[in-house]
Formats: sequence, C-alpha cells, structure tokens
Amino acid sequence: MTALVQDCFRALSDPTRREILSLLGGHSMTIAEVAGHFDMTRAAVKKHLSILQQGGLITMQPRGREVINRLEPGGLSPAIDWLSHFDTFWDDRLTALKGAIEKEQTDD
Amino acid sequence: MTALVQDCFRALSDPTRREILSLLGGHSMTIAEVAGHFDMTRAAVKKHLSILQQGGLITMQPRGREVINRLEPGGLSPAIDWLSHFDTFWDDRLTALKGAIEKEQTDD
DNA sequence: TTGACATGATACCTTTTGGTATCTCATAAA
DNA sequence: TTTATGAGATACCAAAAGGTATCATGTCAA
Repeated sequence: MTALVQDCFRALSDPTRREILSLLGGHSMTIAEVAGHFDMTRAAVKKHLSILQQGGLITMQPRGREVINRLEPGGLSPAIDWLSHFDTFWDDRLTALKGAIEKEQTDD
Repeated sequence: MTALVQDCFRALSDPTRREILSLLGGHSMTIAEVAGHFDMTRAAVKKHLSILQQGGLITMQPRGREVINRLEPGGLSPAIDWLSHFDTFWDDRLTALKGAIEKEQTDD
C-alpha cells in the first residue's frame, strides 16, 4: 500500500496538484470545496486528487455523500528518502572539500 | 538563472532522469557515457539531460568535442524549499537535508 | 586534408496527460 | 416520495512527453 517513489514524484510534478496540497495544508476539504479554488471543472480537480491519493500524499474519507480530502502526513517520505540519497553524496563531497581546505591551511 | 520550482519537479518526475542523477552522483560523464547505461538512443538520453539542465539539477560543460554532464549540488533547493512549506508535515530528515544543502551553497 | 566520432538539431510517431462534457448513482433535504 | 446535490465513470479532445530516425556540425587524429 506504500506509495512508490515514482507515484510520489509524479504527483508532485504538476503545479495544480502542489497548490492543492498547500490548500489541504490549511484544512481538509471536500472535492467541491477544492474545486472552488480553481478555474477548472470538478472532474479535472477530481483527477488531480486521485493522482495525489495514488502518490500517497492525501487520503479520501467518505462522509455521507461527500468525500473529505486530507493531507497524508508521511506522504512525502518516498520523495524525501530519495532526495536524501543526494544529501549523502553532497555531504560527503563537502566534508572531503572542507577537509582538503583545512589541511592546506594548516600546512602553510 | 535560478531554476523554477516547476522545472525542478518536472525534471525529477521521470524515473530515467532520476537514475541519470544517481549515475552522475558517482562521477561526471559525457552524453555518450550516460547513454551507455540505458536501452535507448543517445538522442533520447540527450533530451533527458536537457530537461535536467533546465531544472537546474545538472550542468553541461563542453570539453573539446565532448560535453561533460555533472551534478549541480544546489539544484534540488527549489524542490526542497517547496517541500519545506509543509511545516507541520515534514520530518527531521527534510530539515537536515535542507540545512546540508544550504551549507554547501554558501561554500562557493 | 581526410576520416572518424561526439554532439546538435530537426522531423516524426505514439502514449500519456490535463482538460471538458455528459451521464449515472447515492444521499441529503423538501 | 420527490428533488437537488456531491461524487463516480466514461468518452472524447488537444497538447505535452518520451521515444526513434536522420542529417548537420565541430573537433580530434591520422
């Protein structure tokens, strides 16, 4: 059930979807309420919400005939985990660079 | 010159491009060398590299008749900055990641 | 100079994506 | 029950994306 890295990055790649995430960061909303913030049809917004759900970034909870869309706290983890790989790379390079510079300076 | 958030996320949304970034994390490569790691034409790989460059994630340095593609350390900043907006939802890893990259950028 | 080779650039094709329109279903409300 | 409304599902469309093939260009080497 855990979203794949690809689904997560794909969900984040569209500006409308990122804006939806920002909106849901304020408070959870029904599909119609989310759609009210955009100049596009409810169906189009629904598609974006489905992609966000597939990416594990939001959850949809039926409430009567409405559906509450809420941010999924750990949803960004797949993306962050992937990005962290480069953090390690850069940090190693940085450490090596700093070490080399310090050595040069103390050698003088 | 600074890449836009959209360009950065767009560049990250394709699995081939993320794999290219991983490859370049090992060492910088020419276009042909990168293409050698994939089952697709050099032209297709070149397109991916161009999108990565537009996203600010790599730089291309002509070297004779070759072009060296190298990882751009601060390239992920736009994406990470955006992710940081989810204050109540990010985790410690994101905080650490952001700090490490900012530190590297100021090292120039 | 000539030839080989890495890259650049263009045209073209197929699939995916972002969007609309429309119809149906389920549920809340009169 | 009847009606209105929120959501699901489908068909359809234009544009973007990912890929190939092909030709042009610049540079290294003989």
